[in-house]
Amino acid sequence: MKHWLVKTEPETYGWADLVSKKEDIWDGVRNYQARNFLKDMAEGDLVMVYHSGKHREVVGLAKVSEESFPDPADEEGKGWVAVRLAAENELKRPVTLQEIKGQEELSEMLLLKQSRLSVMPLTANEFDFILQLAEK
DNA sequence: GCCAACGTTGGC
DNA sequence: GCCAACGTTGGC
Repeated sequence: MKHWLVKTEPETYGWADLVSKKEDIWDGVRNYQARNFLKDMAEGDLVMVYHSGKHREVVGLAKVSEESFPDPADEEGKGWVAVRLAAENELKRPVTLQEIKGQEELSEMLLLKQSRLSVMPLTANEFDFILQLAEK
């Protein structure tokens, strides 16, 4: 199983929106690198949901409920894809960007290295480490 | 509000 | 194919 992190602006579409719908399409990704990661997602993979903007923190866990399919909003047929995510659970407490930056174990995260990437893989270690932080 | 990083567009 | 101009994202 692979592990992922997706970014979203909560003012536009946030963790709360996914929770209220329980399951929803994750679309609108218009970056090739991010698209390739979306295509790599498999049903059952776990996905951390991160809020960008004012509050920069990992807030919840979701699960891939449907592998990549053509993004319905891709009217020009450029090959953009979407996946479907199901809300799993909210972290006991959010793990902030600042906190992530302070951890040696998380220093290689793409979140830190490529600030504009909106879909990225995490190693199992990174994923577990963040979950541990949320327990503290 | 500013700026860095990065992607895209368009002229040549 | 190169590069300048411009737009967007996202952290601070």
